Parts: sequence; structure tokens; C-alpha cells
Amino acid sequence: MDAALDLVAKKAPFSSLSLREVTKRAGVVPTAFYRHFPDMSALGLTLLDESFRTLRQMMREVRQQELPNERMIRGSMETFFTYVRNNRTHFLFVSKELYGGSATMRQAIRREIRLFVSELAMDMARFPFLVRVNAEDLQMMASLVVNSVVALTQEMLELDEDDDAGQHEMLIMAEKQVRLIYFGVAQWRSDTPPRT
Amino acid sequence: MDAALDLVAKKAPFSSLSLREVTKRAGVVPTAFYRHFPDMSALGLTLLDESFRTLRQMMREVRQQELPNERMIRGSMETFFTYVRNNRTHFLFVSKELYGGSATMRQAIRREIRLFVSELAMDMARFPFLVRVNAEDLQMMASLVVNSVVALTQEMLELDEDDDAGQHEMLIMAEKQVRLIYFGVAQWRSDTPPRT
DNA sequence: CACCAATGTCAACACGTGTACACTTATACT
DNA sequence: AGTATAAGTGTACACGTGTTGACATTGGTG
Repeated sequence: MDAALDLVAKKAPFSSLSLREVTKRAGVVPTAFYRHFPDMSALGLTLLDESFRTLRQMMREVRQQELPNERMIRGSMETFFTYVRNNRTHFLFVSKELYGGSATMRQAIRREIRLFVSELAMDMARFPFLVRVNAEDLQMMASLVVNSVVALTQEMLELDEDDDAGQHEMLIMAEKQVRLIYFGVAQWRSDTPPRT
Repeated sequence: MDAALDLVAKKAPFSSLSLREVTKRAGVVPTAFYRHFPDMSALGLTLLDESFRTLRQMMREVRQQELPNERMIRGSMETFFTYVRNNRTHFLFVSKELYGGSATMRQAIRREIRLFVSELAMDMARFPFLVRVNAEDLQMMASLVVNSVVALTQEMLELDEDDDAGQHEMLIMAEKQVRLIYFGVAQWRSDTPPRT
């Protein structure tokens, strides 16, 4: 009865909710929970996996379209943010767990994010005007992009679910910010400064 | 007995801890709590205020030194991050409450952050090469900077308390990222694009 | 000193929690 | 058809929770 997952997410409060609440919401007696998950945190991990699996694949597809620079930024942002809107509850869950969850939970989410960063960095490495940037700086740039998008996502989640105007505004802002970063990237040189 | 505040923060888990835990940690019987705070959330707000008051003042001082551009970035980042290190528990608390806390809590923290953004935007407005940037975009840029720093701060808090190397790395990264953003800012033009 | 407000203590309550155990049902497969 | 396995039910327990009211101790001011 994995439908319990969505019920967890639907209940806005984070995953510090009680086992009993979940089962009550699922219309099941508390003890039935153990038939599906040994532990409450196990539920969390499953939920997390479900949240990211399709997203990863989706972004990979977008990237492989290969339409370059400006169009690319816009496209990525649009598909990502609409995906977030369609999976609001999941991202609410992830957002709250990123900092408020258990240690293992936080770690798992961070790993997922770092994965995005690395993929983006590898993607950027193919840009012609970035040959003079060393690997470390590439990682730095990618993490800047991802972090910004994450931050905006979280701000967007704070908005009311059907505040279309606000959500659109966030999208525009995200696109602008990423474009701005790319302006900076084009200007960057990785000569190690004299003093670290 | 405001010493209870630090005890709250010292206990790593976020502010979904129990009234009883707090009082136990403070070496006091549970009921004594009500002599100081009417409510658990009241404790939170006090704690939040304590976290931000000195920080605000500090950053204002840094900004008023008026040493321009490059030096300025470095200086701001250094003072900010050392402040974070010295008030680790407070920022751990804030970080967890930003997304995991109650609605009023989150709102209060966001207000604080937005305040930083606005101040930074006003500061940037004085830069000569930004006269052609409209107010909205200024806000966008400032929020990009602040969001990035916040993200890095949260990553830094994830590190072990005495991982000096890691913490220094974060500082360097933050400085680079902000510098990168400023490169992009210098390139920006606020002509509204044909299609919104 | 006497007094009063601040602070802390004690005992008790009603309630929600996680979990164990024994049990009933449904579903699927040979 | 018969049975093994998965899923769900009911009862019960020990424990931590927030909050209450009445009482004790402190410390500083008049």
C-alpha cells in the first residue's frame, strides 16, 4: 500500500509526523504499517527515491536535446519548474528533510543534489568558451547554478499552490539568475590567484 | 533563565524538540518553563531574534567601510563566515527552522533574509556600472548573492565543527561564487526582453 | 525587618505515541 | 480444492508529552 506515501506528503507538515498519523490517514490500523516498512525512516527513504527517480531521467532528456545556450537555459528551467509544480508534495517533503531530517536523510538528499551538480559540470565542460576553466571551478559554477535553483524552488514552494502569477515570477527570476551566472562564467579565468 | 536558549540550540535536533527536553536540559522542572515563555513558539522567536540582531549590525558596519569591489567581497564573506562559525548553534537552529519550522517561524526568517537582500540591493545601486539596471533586476541580483551565501552557509553547517580545512574551502568557494556573480552583473543590461 | 514579585517545585491529569502479540481475512499458486 | 503467504485487525502496555493548580523559595526594595 504505497499509497501511504502520497498521504504522507499530502499532509503538509514534514516527516516528523507520527507513524500513527500516517496510518490513520491511510485508513489503516497502526500496526499494519509494519507489514510494509520496518521503520519510519524506511518510509522516508522510499519516499525520497520516488521523488528523484523520474526527475533525474527527465533532466537528462532535456539536456540531450542539445539546443545550445539561451534556449537551453529557458528550456531547462521551464521543464524543471513545471515538474516541481506537478510534484509539489514530494518537493515539499524533500525541502523539509534537507535540513530538518535525520542525518542519514540529509546525507541522502545532498548526495542527490551533488549528482546534479556533477552532471551539470560535465555538461558545461563541453562549452567551447570554458576550456580555460579548471575542473574545480567548473564544479563551483555548477554548484552555484544548482544552489540558486534550489533556493528559488524552495521559495516557490512557500507560495500558495494556485498562485499562478507568483510561480511564473519565480520561473522568470530563475531564468534571469541563471543567465546572469552564465554571463559571469563567460568572463571567468581559472588562473589560480597568488594567494589562496 | 535565557541560558535555556543555548541549550536548545546545543541540542542539535531542530526546534521540534519538546518543552520537557528543554527544561530537563536546563536542569529545571518542566513547569518552570512557563515563568519565562508562555509558549514553545515564543521561545523560538526569542531565539531567532537573538540570532539575527548582532549579525545585522555587524554586516552594516562592514558595508560602511566603503572599500570598493574586490576587497569588499572578500571582507564581507570573511566576517560573515567567521560570525557563523562563532554562532554555530544559532545558525543551525535557523537553518532547520527555515524550512521545517512552523509557518510563522518560516515567515519571520524569510523576512529577515529579504531585509538583507534589500540592503544589498540598495548598496549595489550606488555602483556606477549599475545605473542602467532597473530596480527589479537589482533585487534579483541581490537575492542571487544572498541565496548563494545562505546555501553555502548551510552546507558549511553540515560539516564537522572543527573541520577547519572544509570550512575554509567553503569560504573560498563563497568568495569565488560572489565574484563570479559580479562578473555577470557587470555584463547585465535591463532592457526588457521582447517576450516575457 | 517586612513585603512582594519573580522563579522554582510537586503531584496529577488526559492524551498520543511506538511496539508486541495473537488473531482473522484475502490473494495467489500448484 | 487446498494451502501458504501477504495484508489487515484488536487489545494491551509502558512511556513521554503539554498543561493545571496550589505551594515553597529566593532576592531585592521600601
